[in-house]
Amino acid sequence: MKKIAYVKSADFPHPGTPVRGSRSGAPIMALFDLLGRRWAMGVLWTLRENEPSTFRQLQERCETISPAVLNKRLGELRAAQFVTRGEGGYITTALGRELYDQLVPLGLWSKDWAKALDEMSEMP
Amino acid sequence: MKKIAYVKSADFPHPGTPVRGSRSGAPIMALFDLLGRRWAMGVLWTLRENEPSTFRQLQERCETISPAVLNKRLGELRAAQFVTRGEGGYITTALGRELYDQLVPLGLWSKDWAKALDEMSEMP
DNA sequence: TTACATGCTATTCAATTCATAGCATTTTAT
DNA sequence: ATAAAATGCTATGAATTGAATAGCATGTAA
Repeated sequence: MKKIAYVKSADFPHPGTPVRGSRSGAPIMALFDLLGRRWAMGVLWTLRENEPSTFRQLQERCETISPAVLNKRLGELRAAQFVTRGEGGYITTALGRELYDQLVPLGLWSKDWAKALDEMSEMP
Repeated sequence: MKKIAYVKSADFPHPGTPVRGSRSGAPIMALFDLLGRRWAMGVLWTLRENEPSTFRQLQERCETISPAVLNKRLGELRAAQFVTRGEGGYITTALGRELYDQLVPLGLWSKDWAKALDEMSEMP
């Protein structure tokens, strides 16, 4: 019997089951678990800004990521339905783009944060 | 000579210096580095919803976090100016509340994500 | 002065990530 | 057809990070 491609993998943090950092499986905690892994947000961000990307292109664009970790993150992001494969390499799914859209304001705000830290460090 | 309290620590990812996952030090990458550590977002989230919290209260509310990690995350969040100490324990700063506010939509959206995954898993 | 709460640190062990090499398969060039 | 290059990884070992648990130093209250 063949595996069906769209079943949820038990191997990535997903809502409804206990995840690292929460026994409740609350969606936000599952999301925090998934995104709170090194490079998870960075990969999604980088991919969305360079779609499609092959594995090696992503690797280069992420500068320092190791192929083992990239492969693992891609697997998790695919299991979570944020990333899939398409023509010319990896691409984001509709869900992945929604998530990215949630991160964009964070990207803008991070500049304010940088400014605030900077001003603070200049204090006499 | 005494250390001044508000100087940036070199020991946490901050904009303008290379961080894990990016040599550029782009603010968003520094933020991703900081938040992409186990429990970082969870601690901020939990604290914001239970202000103020003592160390032990936070520990309980986070359910599974170990004191060493909580202490480390608190140190980073404080260095990043997201958390500070106040009457009755740890509290968020104005910056920390801004960041939390950026995460709130993510929390709402995570429910849609959960629903989408769920529907997908019910497919024939 | 004993008891308890608080904010950690110490220690040991497990899991994760880094850095690098390299392999199997497909595509491209000659 | 063959060789070279690109692609998508896997393997390995070292370094870093996190989990689990114990316990200590300080402060407060009884």
